[in-house]
Amino acid sequence: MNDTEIASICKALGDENRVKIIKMLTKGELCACKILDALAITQPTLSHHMKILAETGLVTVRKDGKWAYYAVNCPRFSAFKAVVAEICCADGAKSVGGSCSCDCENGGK
Amino acid sequence: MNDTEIASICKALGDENRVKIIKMLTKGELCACKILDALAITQPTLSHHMKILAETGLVTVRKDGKWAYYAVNCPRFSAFKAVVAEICCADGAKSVGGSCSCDCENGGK
DNA sequence: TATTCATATAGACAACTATCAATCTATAAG
DNA sequence: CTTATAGATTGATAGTTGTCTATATGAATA
Repeated sequence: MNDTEIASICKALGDENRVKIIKMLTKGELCACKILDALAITQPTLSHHMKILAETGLVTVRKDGKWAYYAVNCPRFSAFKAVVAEICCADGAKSVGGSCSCDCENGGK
Repeated sequence: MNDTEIASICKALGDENRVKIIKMLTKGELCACKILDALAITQPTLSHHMKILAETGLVTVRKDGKWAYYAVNCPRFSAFKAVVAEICCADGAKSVGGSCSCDCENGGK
């Protein structure tokens, strides 16, 4: 995954409503109407957000008659998680107050 | 970490140059001038990006004379990594083609 | 076929963002 | 004290984004 792709995914997650949506989908596939019920936005705005999430590959869409079911696209999201997991301070001692208790220097990367 | 905070962090990472910066810092603390050398942007633009990264708490600044040294703020970033790690498809079978091999349903969360 | 319902698209608008040139601040060097 | 250097701030601008209302599409139903 290149830097442009990483930035695109982060940008897609850089909106509070989209964060809420992804979190909801973590509990399982959901119909667009259910997502809409949980957010204080209009239907077209939700459609806009789902399009962004789908275009970046973070969610999948399954159409069933009139309904659209969305789910987290696990392979894609896992790849993103792997990238994020590699980011590290490289040296805990250099962080604020030297109080970092991470294990970055011990294989965190 | 609430949804607004998560979105802010993602937004901060939602720019290709800032992704590059964070990746560079993963190798260790760096002087602003070194970061500037590695990117095709002007000094004021870098300053702008570093401010965003610092304000969201993703990086720390250490001033030494004329120089400013930046580093990944590990505690903060670790908290973000933990949030991202919790996001999951909840059911691999429902993902595209049912070919998801994640272990979300087995404690991924 | 006509109607209803779920979702998508189009268009508009205000707010925000990445970028740059110009300038300021503060530290170091002469 | 003067000059040079690293970085921050200011102000401007073009492009992007989140949101809405209005409308279109497409599937189920009467």
